[in-house]
Amino acid sequence: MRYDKGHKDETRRHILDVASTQFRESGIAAVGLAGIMSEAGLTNGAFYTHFASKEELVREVLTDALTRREERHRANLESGVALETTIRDYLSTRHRDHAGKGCPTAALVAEIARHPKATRDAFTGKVADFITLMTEQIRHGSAKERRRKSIAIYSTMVGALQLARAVNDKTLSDEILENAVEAAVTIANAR
Amino acid sequence: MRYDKGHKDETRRHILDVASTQFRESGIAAVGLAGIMSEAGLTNGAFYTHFASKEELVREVLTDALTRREERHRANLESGVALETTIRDYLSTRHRDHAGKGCPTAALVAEIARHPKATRDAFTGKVADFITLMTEQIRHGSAKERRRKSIAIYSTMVGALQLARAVNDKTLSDEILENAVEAAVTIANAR
DNA sequence: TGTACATCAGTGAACGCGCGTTCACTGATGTAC
DNA sequence: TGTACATCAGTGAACGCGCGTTCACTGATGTAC
Repeated sequence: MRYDKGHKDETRRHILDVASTQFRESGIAAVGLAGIMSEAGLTNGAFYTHFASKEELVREVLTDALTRREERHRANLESGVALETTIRDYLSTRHRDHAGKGCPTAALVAEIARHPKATRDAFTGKVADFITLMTEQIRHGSAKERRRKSIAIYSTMVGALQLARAVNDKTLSDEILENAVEAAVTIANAR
Repeated sequence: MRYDKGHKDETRRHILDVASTQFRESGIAAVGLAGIMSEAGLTNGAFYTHFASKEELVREVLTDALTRREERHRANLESGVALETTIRDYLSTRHRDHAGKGCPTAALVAEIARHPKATRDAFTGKVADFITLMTEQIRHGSAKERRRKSIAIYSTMVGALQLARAVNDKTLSDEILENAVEAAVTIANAR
């Protein structure tokens, strides 16, 4: 068969989405291309008409997923959503229990640290953007102080979400989320 | 040859140490048993005279590495080392640049979240211990407030160390560490 | 209008490779008689 | 004292398997003449 105009772009987009979810759920190393392609409804070989290698897919998935989160965050900022709301959404049981659709940083940061330069470069740019964006959402303090708060809040969110996911005890997991929310919100609102 | 009494225990200990370093450096999924055994100076097959499976090794490595860190932490507490010193050591460039000998939580937390129950159980117990230990090092506030601070500091340390490792820009990486230190120390000392 | 060829997203079998795991074997020493 | 057997940490080749990647091929449509 011959395909519609734009069909290839749609397929590529679909592979990206499937891979993005699987990577965040299971980790990059644990996910195989065959599993991604079969869930995308395609066969093995078609992968290489869209991507040059698994590593290129990883880079594109990261850039894409982080860009989407950044855009959402920017939209929140522009429509006046408080940083407190962002923190509460991030450190929610819902986010903890749905890693596949959640923050790529929390799911993959340790693995990214071990990937090639090009992949880490893409990630680094997005982290810098996030910190800058969050700095703009902080109301009190000098520019330097606001940036410090932004970094502290971001670190707390990423660390707490991962701990809450790894811990095998619902009470402790919930407690980690709740206490991290309070600490992060306190930093966000401190004068 | 016949081996000395205690020889087998030493060998087992050696395999654990090699695996522990490799896991923290490269991640659990990315490390193979053949690589561990050859670096330990043994051949493939000897692995199964010491461990029943890779997963059992993972569990033992985690328990062992976390217990060692816990003991060090407890010794610091008993000899009156301030929490501030622990925070500064944890969020140091030295710790960032030597993951193989560093905190297993920061290196492996996301991967642990995807491992079987027995492995997660072992991890959960240690996290609970850590939080309790750190709570004892905090001077001001009610028991509840001190526990909240402990969780916030722990989350910040784990998140910031991982971000500092993943980011591919020395300036940003150093900045993350420095700002996270200041935020964590502020929480530790807050009244 | 009909025919020959080009295009190209996708197929599916095969490649070499390293994985975790198994197992028959080794060989130095200890023990029994 | 000498001999036969037991012990056991470790060897090293082999197992099946799934990995990332390659490639000859398909088949529906577009284009050229």
